[in-house]
Amino acid sequence: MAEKTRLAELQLAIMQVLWEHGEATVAAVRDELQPERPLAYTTIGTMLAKMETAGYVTHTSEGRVNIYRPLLQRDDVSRSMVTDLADRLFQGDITEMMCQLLDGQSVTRDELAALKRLIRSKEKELRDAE
Amino acid sequence: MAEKTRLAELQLAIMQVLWEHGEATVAAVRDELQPERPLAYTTIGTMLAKMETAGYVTHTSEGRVNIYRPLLQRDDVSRSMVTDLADRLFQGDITEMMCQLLDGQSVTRDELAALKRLIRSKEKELRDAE
DNA sequence: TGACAACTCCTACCTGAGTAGTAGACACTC
DNA sequence: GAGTGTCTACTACTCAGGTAGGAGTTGTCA
Repeated sequence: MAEKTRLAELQLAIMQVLWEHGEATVAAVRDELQPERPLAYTTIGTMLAKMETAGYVTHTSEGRVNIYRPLLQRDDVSRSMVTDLADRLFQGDITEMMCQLLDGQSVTRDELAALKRLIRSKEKELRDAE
Repeated sequence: MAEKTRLAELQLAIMQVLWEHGEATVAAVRDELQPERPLAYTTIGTMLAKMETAGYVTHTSEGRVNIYRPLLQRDDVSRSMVTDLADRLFQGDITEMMCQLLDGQSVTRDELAALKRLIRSKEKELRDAE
């Protein structure tokens, strides 16, 4: 079931770290976020606790240190957030959304090539499906 | 200047109505949102007032009725929200984002065709630009 | 063995989004 | 002209996200 998990700014940043490393302590998350977001140690800790309550992460205690692990799948989250935005912005019209993406910034030749490949494989998928 | 205007749920819904009609009264917005979101008259009014403070909309008084008009451009908002999400989710890698979009739901043959056309025109743009 | 650093846990506060009630101003109608 | 409905303006409240301080615990090391 396509449950809509829409993560907030900081929560997403924290999840990225967790996805990247598989697991992390508060200190590790803080270090990873460091140059961009100079946050207090306790801020990360509080946020992680809230996220645990929300069911986004879980933790085990290793000695007196908490080790956090993600409970959400990276793919699920990004898919859900992307389609959610497409729904709200373009009533689900993904072509419109792509348009916006391509217009948004300068696209490189390589990116366009990658996209063509992507579309071709999708077409094949469609053909094979029937 | 790519100012990031990230509209919240209800605000976006209200803006959609305003963009659709060019302008609208509180009652009109409420009616438009009606089946989906059964909100009190005052809720819409309050929200519009807040959005006016934030500079998203403006209003003129027609008799004793307020008529609201959008100050933000639909394209600007969607572009900014889409690229913002791409940044936060995929570090700006739009190919990744497209992947997610295409995987997210079943894509029709027509949509794929439209996308190919879109890419082709982008390629042409690139060629012409140099 | 006492100071210090690293941790967790609890509490608190601010802000913005969302929701709606109440009061007061009009206008219409019977 | 009293009742009814519509509308704005003001106020208030809840909830989530974000931010951090302080208390208390414990491992380390000079």
